[in-house]
Amino acid sequence: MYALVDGNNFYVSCERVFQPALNSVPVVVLSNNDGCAIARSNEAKALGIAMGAPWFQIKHLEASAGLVALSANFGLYGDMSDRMMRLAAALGPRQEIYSIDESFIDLAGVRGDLVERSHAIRSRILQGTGIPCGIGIGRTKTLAKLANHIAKTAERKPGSYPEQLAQVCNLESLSVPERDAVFAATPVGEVWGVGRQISKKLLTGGVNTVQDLLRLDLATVRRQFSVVLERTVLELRGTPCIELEHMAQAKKEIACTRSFGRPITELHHLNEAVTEFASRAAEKVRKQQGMAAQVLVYIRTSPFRKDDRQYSRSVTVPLRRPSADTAVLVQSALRGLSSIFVEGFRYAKAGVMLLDLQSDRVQQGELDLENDQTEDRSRLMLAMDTLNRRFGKGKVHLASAGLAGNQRTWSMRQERRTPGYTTCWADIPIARA
DNA sequence: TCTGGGGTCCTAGGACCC
DNA sequence: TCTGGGGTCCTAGGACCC
Repeated sequence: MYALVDGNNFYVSCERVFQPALNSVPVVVLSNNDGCAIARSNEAKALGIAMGAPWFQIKHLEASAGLVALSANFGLYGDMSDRMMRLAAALGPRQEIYSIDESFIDLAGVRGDLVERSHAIRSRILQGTGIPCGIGIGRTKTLAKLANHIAKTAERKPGSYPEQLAQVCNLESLSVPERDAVFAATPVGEVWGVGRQISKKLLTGGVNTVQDLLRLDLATVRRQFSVVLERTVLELRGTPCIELEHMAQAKKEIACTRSFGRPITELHHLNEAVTEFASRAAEKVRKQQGMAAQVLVYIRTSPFRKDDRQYSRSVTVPLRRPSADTAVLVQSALRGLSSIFVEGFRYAKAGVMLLDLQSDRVQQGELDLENDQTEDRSRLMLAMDTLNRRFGKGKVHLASAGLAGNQRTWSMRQERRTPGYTTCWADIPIARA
């Protein structure tokens, strides 16, 4: 048995903790560059704002419907997430942190009434962090996800499901007819693993609800779709195919990509951006004690600007040997960039990815033919990471990264950023009696 | 004027091998 | 007219997730 604990409208809820005036007001949190809505309060959803809606298309709701939009404050959300996860972990013996606002809990061996216990944990999270969450319980991770969806929908849209399923939904505690009714009332697209494309194909074949999907023949599913969907169907029937990942796995690739605040035409600006992205990625790979054997760099124009001539290229640069050294990774990325850069385009986005990652503890032995300084270099990187952690991101960087943040022409827009309430001493709220 | 960022897994097809 | 069979490895692209 698994539970899925998931924060409601997570980013919006984080902001509301520190700005209670936002409660019961339609609120969205915008992606980097203030580009599109990546979190919506229930009131914002009720206004018909879709996930990922471009800000410039919904901006008019500010004046007409009192919509409040905030720039994403990921530092705050990460910290709130840690607090929520620690409280959620008390629900069972093992926890898998699946995303910033979701964790699976293995309920094996947990005694007593699971629904009651879940409500208690839910209250503790609400009290301790201010974040409301939903809890779904099922025999497999897919069923727990589905139960979570039902718990949240039952709360948000009264009448959609039986009232007692709101906030906490345990599918195992339902009778067979009750469960069938719930499955028949749930669109197939809500299932974990069924996205837009598969959903479309299923609907064409007359498979509309979870109940329909569950009854499909396994071999047919495999033939017409894939083993992935076959597993999903099995999971819906109660056969576990996806295990809980208790230990966080090392990443297999690490990316740092950004859209620019305005189009870039000049190579030296791209050089700055790519230096910055490769440096960030290098930090991340060192943090997981890894090294990369290949560096991928890409640049592209904006596909949304139909009138612009389009260009999109990427190149993978193999390293002579795996490295986590900022200078090595930046140099490779810049070399790649110069090989794909073409003059005359309005570039909207660039990115660096580190591929073929491996542990830095397994080093390929090698004859020291070129005055090996690996030891010194990794001490230098350690010093750089320590300084940047202590004094702020990017305080120590390579010269090719260019000017300090706010002087760059390509920096992303973030016009509605809230303070670092829990992560920055200067921003800590003051309580008054 | 303005459309995010960071991941994973699977599959198909090509290169290459015997 | 007819042109093997079976395997591995790699890559690109597509689908999904949040």
